[in-house]
Amino acid sequence: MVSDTKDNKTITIYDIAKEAGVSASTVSRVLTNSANVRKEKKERVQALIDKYNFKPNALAKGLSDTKSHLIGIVSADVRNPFYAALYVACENAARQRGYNVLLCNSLGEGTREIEQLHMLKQQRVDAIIQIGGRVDDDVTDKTFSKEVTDIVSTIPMVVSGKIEGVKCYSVVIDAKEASTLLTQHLLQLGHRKIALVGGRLDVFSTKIKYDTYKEILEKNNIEFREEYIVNGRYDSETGYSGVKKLLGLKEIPTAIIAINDFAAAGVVRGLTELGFKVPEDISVVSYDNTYIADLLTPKLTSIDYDYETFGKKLIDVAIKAAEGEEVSSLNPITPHLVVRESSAALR
Amino acid sequence: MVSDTKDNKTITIYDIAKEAGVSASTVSRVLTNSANVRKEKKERVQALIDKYNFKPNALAKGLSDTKSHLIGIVSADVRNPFYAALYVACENAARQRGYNVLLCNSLGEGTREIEQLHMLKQQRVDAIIQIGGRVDDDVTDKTFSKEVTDIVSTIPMVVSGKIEGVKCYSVVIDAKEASTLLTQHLLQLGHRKIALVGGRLDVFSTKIKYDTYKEILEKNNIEFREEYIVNGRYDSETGYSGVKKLLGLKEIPTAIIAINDFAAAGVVRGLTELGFKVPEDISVVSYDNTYIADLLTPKLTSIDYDYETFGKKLIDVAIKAAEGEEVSSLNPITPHLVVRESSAALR
DNA sequence: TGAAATCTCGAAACCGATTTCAAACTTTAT
DNA sequence: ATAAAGTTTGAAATCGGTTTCGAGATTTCA
Repeated sequence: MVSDTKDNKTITIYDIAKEAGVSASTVSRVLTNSANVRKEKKERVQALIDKYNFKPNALAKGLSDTKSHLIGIVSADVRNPFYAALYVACENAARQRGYNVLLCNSLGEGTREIEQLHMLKQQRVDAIIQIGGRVDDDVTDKTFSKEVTDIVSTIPMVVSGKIEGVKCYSVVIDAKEASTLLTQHLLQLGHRKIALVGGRLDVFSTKIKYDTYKEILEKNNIEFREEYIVNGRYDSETGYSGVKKLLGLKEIPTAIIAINDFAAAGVVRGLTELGFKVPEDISVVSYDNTYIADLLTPKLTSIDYDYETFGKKLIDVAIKAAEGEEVSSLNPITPHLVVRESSAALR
Repeated sequence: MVSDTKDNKTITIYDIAKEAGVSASTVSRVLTNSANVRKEKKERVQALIDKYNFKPNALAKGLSDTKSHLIGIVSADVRNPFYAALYVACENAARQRGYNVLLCNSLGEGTREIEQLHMLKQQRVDAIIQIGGRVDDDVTDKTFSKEVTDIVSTIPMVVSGKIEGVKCYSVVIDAKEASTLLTQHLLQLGHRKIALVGGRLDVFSTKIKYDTYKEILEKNNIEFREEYIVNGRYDSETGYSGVKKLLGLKEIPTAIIAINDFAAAGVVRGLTELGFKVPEDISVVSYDNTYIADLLTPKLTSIDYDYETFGKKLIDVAIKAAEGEEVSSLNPITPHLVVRESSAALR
């Protein structure tokens, strides 16, 4: 019979101790396997632990050893499948190492993020992982970095990217390689008129993608055209309005690189509406390879990151930092090209 | 200058007390506003709290008042936008009421869910919300309900749906109304050959949707055709293979109700591949109105639930139960029809 | 003005674990 | 047999808050 209660009240280490005829210290020792306990007693205690399916109060444990065994994750928005994938990978990795995860969604708002960081501090999380920073300008960079610096002085923080003016652990995607894969893929298919849709240049990784694209064009003696760059947000609306703008040009592009699958969805929608077929008329590729890439018609050619590895690395750094271990140098996450239906050779 | 540390060590209520020249009890009283404190002292203490941006240790507080101010959420998979939307709504509602949220993804596996429930118990969460139950048969119903009953005897649990053999609070969607909205919508557009794709009849809400559909057909003297029902999972693959089956029939349907937006995406893909246009040739509608509905081309007509209200209700019940308040009778969540591009009048 | 009622506030106990310390008990070596 | 060394164990302190209790200060009212 599985039961963790006796007289309908949560049992403690003292209840176990009493029933086993030993002291609480001994029960604790059995629980944590931290010191020798005579075999006979050990078995007696263990039997009771099993009998009641006893699990020590995490609050008391945390208070005692000043560790919560909780890792805080501040994500921009788990409703975004990119963050969701990364979050789940982190959760899995954390759980495997005996940690739990406290998730907060900042929705890109700086004030909200600061609030949540304070909350995580109050919860005494052992480390914080930030995936996807703020995009709102509701707080100045200076205020923000000051607040975050303050938090970081107490709790180790690892970021998937960078925070301006704050030094903390950072695990990044190799954006240069990602951009190279996509651009080269299109070049190999014969495309020369390649447009970029979505993303802000003040976002670190976006800037790298943009620079790399430009660099590769130059290397291949292809003219860079300012009008093929349509910056914006990271949503489908940006893709939609962006592609409409591109199709108004004298020389319309034959391929489009969207900043993520959302933007790509908007691009596909815009093209379809105007009677263009993907990929027959125009190829569309994107970053992130979320499940959206697989859901759209045609399925999207996209850049994948192996989210499990990504999450594991974030958690690994976070736990190492939390436990005061040395954190070895951090290699960036390697992107992979997944070719599907949305890209084809130029006709 | 924002700073919560002094001598690089986390400060406590005692540090504040010492510096203010009062006892820890007084600081606590100011902190919780639980008793009178002479104005002069109160201000002195408050000034220090502000100065250091002091936040009381949640572990200590939780241990002391035997409440963690944490609500555990067991979700099937936040990567599914339906659960993600509901989760974010819950998080918002919880935060607004001073609670934090501990998220677990069961991935539909019973063993994993049981494990996570135990973990949540160990964390001493004040209540548990389950959104999206298990679909794997890795644990028998009997074992599962026994384990869950055991947990529920200690921690109040609210479920968005039902758990067989376990009595706990339950907030459900009005599936009958949802099915009615969709079926009537198609009937009004002139459709008489309506197919159902995806979903398992042993899932409570799916069964209701199925029954309601049948009922409405009967009421309208429309022949019910077994071959128009293609059960399966809740993913796009099911939609894809389902629609292929339907298109092999002598009399192909003119409208398809997908069990969710994923299945609908698969249906649209299948139709497009075979040269059918949506909605010109065949209308496609679905349940859940996740952002996928807005992303596909054409945009999907779908059933929305007002996730904010849904989440708020779940949290409201959870907190009431946690605080020992009476939980009033629970009205089901009212669904709404959102008409977009994927449904059109029969030609 | 003095007794009664009300406020204010600190000491101490408590929540439930871990950990240090030293006493008591075993085992080993001479 | 006895000293030395090693093991096992419980009492007590600790983590950082909240809460009860009662003493002392203040206010109210006759």
